[in-house]
Amino acid sequence: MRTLNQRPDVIPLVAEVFREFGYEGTSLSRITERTGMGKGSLYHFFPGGKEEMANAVLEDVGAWFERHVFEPLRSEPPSAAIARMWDAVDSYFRSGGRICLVGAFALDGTRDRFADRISGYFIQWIAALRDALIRQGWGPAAAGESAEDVVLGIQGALVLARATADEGLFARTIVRLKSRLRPGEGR
Amino acid sequence: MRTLNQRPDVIPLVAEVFREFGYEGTSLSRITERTGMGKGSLYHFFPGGKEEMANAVLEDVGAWFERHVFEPLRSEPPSAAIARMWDAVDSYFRSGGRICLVGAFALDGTRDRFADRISGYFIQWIAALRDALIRQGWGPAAAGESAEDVVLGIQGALVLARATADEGLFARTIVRLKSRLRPGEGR
DNA sequence: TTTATTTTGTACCTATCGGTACAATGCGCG
DNA sequence: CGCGCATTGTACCGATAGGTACAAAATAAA
Repeated sequence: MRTLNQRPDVIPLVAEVFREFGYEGTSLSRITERTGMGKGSLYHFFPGGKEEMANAVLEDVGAWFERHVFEPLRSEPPSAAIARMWDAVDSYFRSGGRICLVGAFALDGTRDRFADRISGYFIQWIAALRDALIRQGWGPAAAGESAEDVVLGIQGALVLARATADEGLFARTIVRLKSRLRPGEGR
Repeated sequence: MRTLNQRPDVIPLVAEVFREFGYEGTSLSRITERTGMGKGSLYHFFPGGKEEMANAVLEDVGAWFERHVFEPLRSEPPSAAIARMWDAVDSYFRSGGRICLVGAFALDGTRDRFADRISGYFIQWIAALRDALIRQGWGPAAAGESAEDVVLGIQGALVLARATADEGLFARTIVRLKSRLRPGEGR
């Protein structure tokens, strides 16, 4: 049996702290208490400190979406891939009970620190969805517009769901967004 | 001539700092340098410190929207009021170059501190827009859904615009959202 | 002009921030 | 076992966090 605390095991814990408090609101002490690891271990795995931790977390989130959402959208049959996307989104964001770390980082000064990863996440998502829609028979322009519309709708729903503590808002929004992607809708 | 630094004069300056760095990322020293006021003056106007400053800023934002958006939506002729809303939104958020403080505060731990003000802002906006749509002939259900859809779309557009640094995204989205509110669209 | 009040600058407080140093462990392996 | 490396806890660092104390200055009221 390997050591219990490998770098990959810690990343999700750290991610949850960043998600809850934002980049600036996340202190090293909060991370140690949440992960159960002392500074020694933390800096052993992440020599770059807080910034490297956040980077690792963003990379992890990006990899998860790449595997479960973006890649399927690009290579699987479009309608199956889109259905899969909705499932992934709903479970990942816990029906609106969990926010999007990337979106949250985008809104304050944190954005500048991780600009590439943050913009890459959204650009890839939109491009992949657009691709699936085109393969489904949509015109390129309408596909691009709708892909943007959907990704942005998800982010907006996460903001409002958390702002108003409305349990049903996210699910309601997903239903509405889904209906805008019905095959044959665009052109 | 009264003193130059009245409380109301300082609030917009402080607001810009919070907008840029988020609640946790905003330090007193950053506020003093941005406003040109020392801690003495700052704590004279805001005895409650940082938290009171943020509260005042949120109140100020809420009042602006109440006056320029919510109230007109409730009392003016609906189509004129909605047109006015789009103008206000576009100029307030500087075509996506400026984020929504309330939305940003909603995403991290800051939310809990100002929960009422944050949820109130969005709930009032949605209710006011819904009201205008109903007076425009929409069915209550469709009006509620579309009002939510539009407010959430604006927030999503702000997130994505800042995340991707796409200059045109916000304007593009506004056009799309506008078209969903065309009279006679709902029922 | 004298008085009372509002407004400011400066110095200072403790707590915590992110980060470092390093010695003491644990553990895999020959 | 005993060697070597990965892992960890502890103590510590300077800087800055938010906040307070209070006397000097500006202003308004008399």
